[in-house]
Amino acid sequence: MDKNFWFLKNCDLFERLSEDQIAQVERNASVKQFARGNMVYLPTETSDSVYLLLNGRIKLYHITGEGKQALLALIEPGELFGELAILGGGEREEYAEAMLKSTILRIPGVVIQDLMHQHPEVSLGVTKLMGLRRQRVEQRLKSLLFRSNRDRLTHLLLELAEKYGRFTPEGVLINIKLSHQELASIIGSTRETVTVLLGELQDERSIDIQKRHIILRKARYLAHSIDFKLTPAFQSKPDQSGEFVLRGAEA
Amino acid sequence: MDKNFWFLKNCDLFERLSEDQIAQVERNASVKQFARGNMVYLPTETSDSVYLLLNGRIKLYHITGEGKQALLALIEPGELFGELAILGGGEREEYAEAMLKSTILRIPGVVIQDLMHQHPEVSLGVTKLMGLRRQRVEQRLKSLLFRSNRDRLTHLLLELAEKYGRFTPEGVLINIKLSHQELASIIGSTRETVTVLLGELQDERSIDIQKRHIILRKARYLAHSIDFKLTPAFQSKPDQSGEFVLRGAEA
DNA sequence: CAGGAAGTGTAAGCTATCTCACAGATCACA
DNA sequence: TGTGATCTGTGAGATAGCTTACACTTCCTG
Repeated sequence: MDKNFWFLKNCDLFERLSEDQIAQVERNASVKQFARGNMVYLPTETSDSVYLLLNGRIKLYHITGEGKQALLALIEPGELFGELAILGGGEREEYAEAMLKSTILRIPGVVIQDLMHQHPEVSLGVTKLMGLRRQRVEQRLKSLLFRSNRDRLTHLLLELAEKYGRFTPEGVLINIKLSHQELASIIGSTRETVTVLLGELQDERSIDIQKRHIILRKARYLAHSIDFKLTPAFQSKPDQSGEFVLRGAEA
Repeated sequence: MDKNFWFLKNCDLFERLSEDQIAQVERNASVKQFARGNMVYLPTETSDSVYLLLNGRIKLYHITGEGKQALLALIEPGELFGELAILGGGEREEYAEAMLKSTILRIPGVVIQDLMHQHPEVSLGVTKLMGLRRQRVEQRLKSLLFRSNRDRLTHLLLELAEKYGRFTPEGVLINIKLSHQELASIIGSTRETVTVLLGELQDERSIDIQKRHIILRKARYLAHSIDFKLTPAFQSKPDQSGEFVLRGAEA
């Protein structure tokens, strides 16, 4: 039981809980393993529990009428997903699939609800979580409306850089491998178009691709070109301390 | 002071508060008037208070790099907006403009935060609000990715029908006037394209336009054509009780 | 109730992007 | 370490939707 203990303490939402409360969560939660490619949940399933990703990587996506995959979010260790279950009652609205071998903590929604009643901090935490995610989705919406595929792709690369970026001498390395198909499914475009656009960006020396890893050579220039507000961390010179990690990430 | 009293009781979020708590909100809130076309807030303003629309109509929008307006939401009386201020600290991320002469209650974010601490119900309510809005935005995101302008427009008309629709003998009347330009700015298209598409839908007898009001003649058919889940209310025969209002709405 | 402002209808190019098709590169697992 | 599966690169042709341009209609306000 104590095995997950530190994971709960590690997650923003739970870190302030008392021992008792953590125990309460643990008692009701269960750990599960998923192999690469396995589904954690499907739409139409009733949504009664929340998941905390312990390790691995999960993708949330939607399938359109014509069978195309629309990627909604990538979940990294320590992140919560399926959290709409806290609101109770609905059905899941998307597919959750393990992109890597993943370990997941499943927490019944009611446990969180109880906690929220007992502990206002948790309530605030959940509200904040919902708010931030909403903000992110809204951001993405704006980045899609009226923008060319090129601009959407640029926007996406910058977002990825904020989540997965590491500074290197040549620029910001995006430390996650995504296929052109996956990139396309995030910006609502096609694989071929993404291939071409990445080629263009590379020709223009804005990015560099090595062993399927993308490096942004001119992050600030790209950000400027689409009016993207870079996080303060990016404002520093890109090549100062050799390799500075923006957020935890692994290939 | 008692003038707004019933408005607070009317709003989902506040209806369960005690007299004391309502008084606490009232003491700190202030009422403001805005003429049609006036701005309630702008991006870059610091976001320290939440607004409750008492009457009128507000639109929230974003301006893209090329100066196009991207409409994010329409706010109706009784709805809260600018609620990200509850999370504290950020800047507003969009424009809020009165579409009609509007009366607004301005509530400092800290007041809500205090309430959330005192009253778990409020916390849950706020969380639910955030969650629902997030769900709506996500819904919209899906409706944009990979879909033709025609399908996006159809999707939009159905959404509007759910919010502003009234059943009439001829079909579901969308009881709000929006210009083609405004419709376009919601689905990320152009005025001309919307004009043409509405014409097509009309030729196909799927919709009917009278005095700039849109009537969906085949709501279920349209919904089916784009795989849209209609709310249960729509499942009933459209022409039963003459005129049944789905939600409160005014032209 | 007049006159300007705002909204609508229509059409001719133009261009970004999608589709389809195929070849070569690279990966992942046996 | 081979080999089927997945990913990448590239091009030709089709097309949805944007741009531009203009005439007509309806609304709003003084």
